[in-house]
Amino acid sequence: MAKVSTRTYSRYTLEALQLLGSLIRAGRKERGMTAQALAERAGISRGLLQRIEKGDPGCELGATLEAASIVGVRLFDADLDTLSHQVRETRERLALLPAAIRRKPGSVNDDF
Amino acid sequence: MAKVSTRTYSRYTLEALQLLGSLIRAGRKERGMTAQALAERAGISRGLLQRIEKGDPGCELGATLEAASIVGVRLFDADLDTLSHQVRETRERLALLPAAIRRKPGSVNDDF
DNA sequence: CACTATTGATCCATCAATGGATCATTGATG
DNA sequence: CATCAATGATCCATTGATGGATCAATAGTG
Repeated sequence: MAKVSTRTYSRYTLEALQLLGSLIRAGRKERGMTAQALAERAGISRGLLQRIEKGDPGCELGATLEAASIVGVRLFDADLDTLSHQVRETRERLALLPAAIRRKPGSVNDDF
Repeated sequence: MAKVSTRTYSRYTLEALQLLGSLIRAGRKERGMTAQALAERAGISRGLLQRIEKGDPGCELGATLEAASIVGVRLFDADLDTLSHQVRETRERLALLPAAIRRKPGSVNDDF
């Protein structure tokens, strides 16, 4: 039987994937674009676009965001300028944080 | 010389990638998590996490979202319930759209 | 109602991403 | 200031994703 996918995803991740895919599909149709047309503009194959719109977790991040942006789906509800601004802000926030995280000696390995 | 990456990405996509990666890194550090620790919890390798935090477009969508959700970075500024709700709404919106898009006979192939 | 574009679903060869290891460097802490 | 964990950067084998083709079913359109 089909091997269970090697990786597991949280419910949140799966829902986000679903939403992103559905939004892309909706955006595409609202713009009267054919799957083939969007795939070409995004520089990917129609098959890959199918999987993206279906919410397949295994697709490339870049390809997915590219398709999304073409049909007007924004990751952070932000336009390009806002995005750039937030990138800068986050960088500044990062500069204030320690470059290396030191595990507290007392705290046992808290995995799982 | 290094072959130019096979795929091209819009400026918007690249910025979004940068922001997502930076947010993950910031979230991780603010929570005092080691790169190794986050990688393990996300079920990925440290190397992959490095590329994700760097904004590499070639990473898996699922792996990236998983890491993001662990450190509290939300794709659509929405919690799980809101996400599910939006999935349903988008599905309903999709139901109202034509199942197949018909290219208008007059409009020549408007690619490129 | 017929015609044909669009979509959905596979299959496979190829290419690229991932995991895991290693090494050098940085930086947090005592 | 010394120590050692954490990070950054490679390298390579393996695994898995992508592209491209094909076929069937669906659904616009005249």
